[in-house]
Amino acid sequence: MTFARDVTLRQLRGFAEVLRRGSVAAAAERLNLTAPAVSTQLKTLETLVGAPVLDRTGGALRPTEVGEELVRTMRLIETALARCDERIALLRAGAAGLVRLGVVSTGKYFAPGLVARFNRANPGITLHLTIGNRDDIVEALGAHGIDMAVMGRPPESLEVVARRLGPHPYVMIAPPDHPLANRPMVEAEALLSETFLARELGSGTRTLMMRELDQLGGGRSYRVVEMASNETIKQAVMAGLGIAMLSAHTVHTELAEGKLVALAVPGLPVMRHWFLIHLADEEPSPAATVFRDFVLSLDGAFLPGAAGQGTENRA
Amino acid sequence: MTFARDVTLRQLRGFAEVLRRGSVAAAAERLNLTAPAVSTQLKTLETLVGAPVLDRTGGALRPTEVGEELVRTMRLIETALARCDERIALLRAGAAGLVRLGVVSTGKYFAPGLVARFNRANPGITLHLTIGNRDDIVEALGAHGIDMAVMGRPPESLEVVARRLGPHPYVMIAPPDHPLANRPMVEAEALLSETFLARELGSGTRTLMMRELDQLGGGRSYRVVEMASNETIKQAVMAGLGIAMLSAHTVHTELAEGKLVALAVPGLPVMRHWFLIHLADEEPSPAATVFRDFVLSLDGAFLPGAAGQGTENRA
DNA sequence: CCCTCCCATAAAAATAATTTATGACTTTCG
DNA sequence: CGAAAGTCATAAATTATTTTTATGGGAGGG
Repeated sequence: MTFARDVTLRQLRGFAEVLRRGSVAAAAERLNLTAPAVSTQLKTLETLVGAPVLDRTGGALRPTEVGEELVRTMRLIETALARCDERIALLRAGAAGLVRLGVVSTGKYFAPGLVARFNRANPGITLHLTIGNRDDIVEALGAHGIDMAVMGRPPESLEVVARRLGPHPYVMIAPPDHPLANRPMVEAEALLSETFLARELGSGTRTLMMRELDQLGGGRSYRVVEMASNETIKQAVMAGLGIAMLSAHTVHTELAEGKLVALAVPGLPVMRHWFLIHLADEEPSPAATVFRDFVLSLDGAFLPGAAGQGTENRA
Repeated sequence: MTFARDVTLRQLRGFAEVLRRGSVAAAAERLNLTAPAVSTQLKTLETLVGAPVLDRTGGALRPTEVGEELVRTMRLIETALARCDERIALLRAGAAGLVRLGVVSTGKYFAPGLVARFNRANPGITLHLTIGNRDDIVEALGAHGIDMAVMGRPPESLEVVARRLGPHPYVMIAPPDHPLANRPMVEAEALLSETFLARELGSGTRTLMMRELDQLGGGRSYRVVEMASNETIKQAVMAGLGIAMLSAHTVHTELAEGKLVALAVPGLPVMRHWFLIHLADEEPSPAATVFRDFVLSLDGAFLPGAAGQGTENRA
C-alpha cells in the first residue's frame, strides 16, 4: 500500500479525463474546473504514485505504463460505482431487495404458497421464510432477525404495527366416528367429559381453548393431555386419543377429506385474525413495503378454504 | 448516477470501518480520526446516497441493504486499488512492463533469438519486436512508437543515446563458383568490372558500399542494379546475377554453408557497430533499463558467429 | 518573428474536513 | 432506582485541502 490509501477519486477522475480529452484544459472544462486545478491533481497523483503517469514528450499526451495501470483501475472503480448506484436505485424503488418473513407454526399450511405467489409477482425481491413457534418469531422480530411476521394476536412485548390479513377460525376437532360427531349441538356437559389434547401452557391456541372451555363450563374442570406439536395432536385425535381445539387452517385438509370433523360446540368456531406485523420504530424497507401491499391486496385469498373475504385493516 | 460522482473514498472507508469495528468510536480510532469526523462522514454518505446505510435500532449496528451494497462495492474498489498498487510496484522495479523494441531489417537474423533469450531471463517483461527498414525504425522511435531500437549508425535526425552492442562487419559476397572467389586478393580493377546488386539509394548498406567502391576505384564508375530487399539480393547473387556488399550477419548462414563466399577485397570486411538506441529526452522505463542492461551484458554474444567479443560502450 | 494556445507554478480565496466542546441518550452497575 | 460510564450527534472553531485568479514560460502556427 503506497498510494492506494491516499489517492482520491477526484485525482483519478481528473487523470482519466485528461487522457480521454487529450489535454488538461479540455479535461478541466469537462469537469467544471479550471486547468490549474486539474494540473495540480495530476501532480499530486504523480507524487502519491511515485512515478510519472503522463508522458508529455513529443507533442502527444500519452499515459506511461503506470498511468495505464491507473486508468485500468479507475475503469474498474467507475463500473463498480455505477453498478452500485444502479442497484441502490432498485433497492430504493422496491424492485429489488430482501424481505425476511417469519410465520408462526400454524401458518405453515399456507405460508409456502404465499411465498411462491409473491415470488412470481416480484422476481426481484428475495423472500426468506422462517417458520417457528410464536415465541421464536416474536423474539426474531425484536432482534431484527426478521423484517415482518405473520401471526395471530400481535405481541404485547413489542411496539409493533399490525394489520389484519384475514379471518382465523378455531374449531374443536374429533375423529369422524366420535360419539359427539354429527350432533347438531354439543352440550357443555358432554364436551367437558372428553379428554383434550393441547400444546403446552403459553401456546396461543392453548390459551384460547382454556378460555373457551372455562366460559362454556363455568369453571368446571376438564382433562388436558399436553402434546408437543399441532401435528402430533392432529394424529392423536385421528387415533381416537381425545379431541382438540385447533386452528381451522391447520386441519383444513383433514376436514375436507373427512378424516376429522368439527364439533358443533356453541360459540365455535372462534373467529380470530391473522396479522402482518412489523416493528413500529423501523420504517419497512421498500421491498418490505411491496410485500406488505401485496399480501394486503390478496385480502386473505391465500388462506386455506378462502376465496377472498372482506376484512378491515389496521388492528 | 446519483451519488457515484460525489462520494469519496474516505466516506466509504469510514463506513466500512464502522461496520467492521461495530462502533463509530472504534472505527475513528483505527482511522486516526475522532468520532465526530466519522460520524460526519456517515451523515454525508447517507445524504449522498439518499437512504440510510446503517440501522441503529436495537443495540447492534447493522448495515441496511443499501449499506451492504456499498460495502460490497467498497471491497471491490479496495482490491482493485491494492492490485493496482502491487502492479505499479512491479513496474517501478522493472519486474514487469512492456518494452517495444525496433530492429532494422538486417537484424532480423538475430533479433528473434535475442528476444527469446530475454524472455527466458525476464518472464515478467513483455518485449514487442518490430522489424522494419531504417527509416521506419527511426520514425517510430521519434514518434514514441517504440522505446528502443537496434541499428547500425545512430540517426542524426534525433537526439538519442546510443550504445555499442557489438561488431557489425560488412562483406562483399559472390557465388562460390565466381571467378573472383578463392583469389587471395581481389584487385580494384577486377572488382569494379562486376555488376553490383544493392538496395535503393538512402539505404545504409548502399551508402557504405558506394563509399568503399569510390575509395577503392578512385572515382571510377561501376554498374549497380537496385533490388528491393537484402533477401532478394542474396538470392540474386547466388543465382549469379552479380555480387553485393551486405552485412555479414545477413549472410552468416549462407557463408557457413558455402552457398556464398566473401571476396578478399582490400579494406573488407568493413567493421561497423550495432547500436542500442533510445531518445535522449526520455528516461527509459525500468523495464527498458532491464532490457538495456541485459543486452549490454551479452556483449555481442547474440550476434551470428560471435561468442562474446569485447566492445566499448557509449557511442 | 510574432501571436496564440497550453500548461505549470504561486498566491489568494473558497471549500471541505476535522477537532474540540457539548448535550442527549443508552447501558451498566451499585 | 439512580448514578456513572460510554456512545453518538451536533455546533462552532480550526485546520487542510482544493480551487481559482494571476502570471510566466515554452511550443506550434501563421
